[in-house]
Amino acid sequence: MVMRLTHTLAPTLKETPAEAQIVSHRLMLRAGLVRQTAAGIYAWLPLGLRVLRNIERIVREEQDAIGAQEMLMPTIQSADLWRLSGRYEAYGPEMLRIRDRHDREMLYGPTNEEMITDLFRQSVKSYRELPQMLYHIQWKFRDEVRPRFGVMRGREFLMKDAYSFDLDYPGAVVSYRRMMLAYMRTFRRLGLKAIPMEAESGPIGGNLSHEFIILAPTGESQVWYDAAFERMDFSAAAISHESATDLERFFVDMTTHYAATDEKHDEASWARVADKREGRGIEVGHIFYFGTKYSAPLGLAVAGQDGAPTALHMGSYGIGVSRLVGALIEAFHDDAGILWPDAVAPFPAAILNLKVGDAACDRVCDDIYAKLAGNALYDDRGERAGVKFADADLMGHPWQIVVGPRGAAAGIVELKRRSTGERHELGIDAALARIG
RNA sequence: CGGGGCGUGGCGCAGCCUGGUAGCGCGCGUGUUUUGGGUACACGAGGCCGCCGGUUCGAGUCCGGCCGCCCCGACCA
Repeated sequence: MVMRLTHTLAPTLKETPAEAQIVSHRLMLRAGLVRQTAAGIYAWLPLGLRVLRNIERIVREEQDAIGAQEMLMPTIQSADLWRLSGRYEAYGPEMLRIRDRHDREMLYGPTNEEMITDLFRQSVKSYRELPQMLYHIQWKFRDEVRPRFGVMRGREFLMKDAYSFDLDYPGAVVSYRRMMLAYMRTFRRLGLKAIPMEAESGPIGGNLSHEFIILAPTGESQVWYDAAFERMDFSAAAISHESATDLERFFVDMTTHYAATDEKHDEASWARVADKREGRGIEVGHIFYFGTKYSAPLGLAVAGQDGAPTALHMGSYGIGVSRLVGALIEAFHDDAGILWPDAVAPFPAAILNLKVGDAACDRVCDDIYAKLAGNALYDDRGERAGVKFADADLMGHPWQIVVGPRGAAAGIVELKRRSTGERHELGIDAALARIG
């Protein structure tokens, strides 16, 4: 589906809405990706949705690649399950509580540990069925006291959450490392530099809790890390997610170098780092092992080899999908607008018809439009060139195919790479080949 | 939840102190003009001034209550 801008809901703004403070929020509103409908709640307009879907797709592919199974759990949950784990009381006002017409207590899920544990318990009875990993990509709601930063900290947000089930601790460790690998691959494909940083592991202890921080100059927290992370290559072929040995080597690589946020930063350890790097970061993922925290109270146990019931060791793994849209913009923008990485851009290219109505321009644009089926946003508005350039830069398409009366007659277009500003005059087919 | 601020055409704002029938820029429509980085001119459409109540001959403006949104802090995928 090629979209014609004249018939697309992509309302760009010249001025910055007063409520937006940080750059990603401003640009998301100005580029017409989202609109706020209530505090911390956003409607995703066509272009914003395409970015969200692209991120989702990459996340999904990398989850599938390590053998996680996709499912979909509901947004509305019964309070009863949460009473079993004790979290109905513990969660506090951040949980959106609802009553249905029969006065039953319900809630809009902030996460799904209880539900997945209960579902798994109903059907899995033997150690022979383990291990398993399940995930879903679903909207969550946390009634933040103070939503801010646009989709970076909304109340409603799209999250990928995965859950692992293992018979014992060593098995859970393998699952944990496997997921860490999937995360590194995911963030790299999104064009981001992500660094796993040890996080609070709660009552379980150990070092099996990591936050994934991406580097962005406008990030919300200060981070300190070893430059070794910048040199690491997590190429897909190098590590097998099925080899416990590969996974251990990978895990050691990931965790021996220093990396910390404000909360965990330690000057003594920092002093021993040879090649220091400091920067700003945004948390986009979190993985942790929590043992039998939910399996025990919810009665999730299977028959082990000896026939005796064993409570399962679980872990959960989140990626903030909608937050990533904002985080990506924080990482990739300039004064003119967004610089989408190719993998997530709403469209790889925009076609700018600088003179709608000019026979040659229209003909060349129609030709490109047909050849790019599905891969371009065609600016067919009767606007001046400057307006089109400004909007294309703002929206951040990786490539701009500029069709003006000067070159169109000769079948020449100008191809502009948004990220570098490079421009080349090329024949139509040569330009299309460059875009790939 | 503590502290601060703001609600006036789609967006950004003025008007409120010192009540008198709502204004500017951008955007939108029509026409002319311009034609490779947000063109210029003319005409035009569009607002129960967040809501409810009070004071007053008269309320966007004063008083009370409510709702919504934003910022700083504590908190967080």
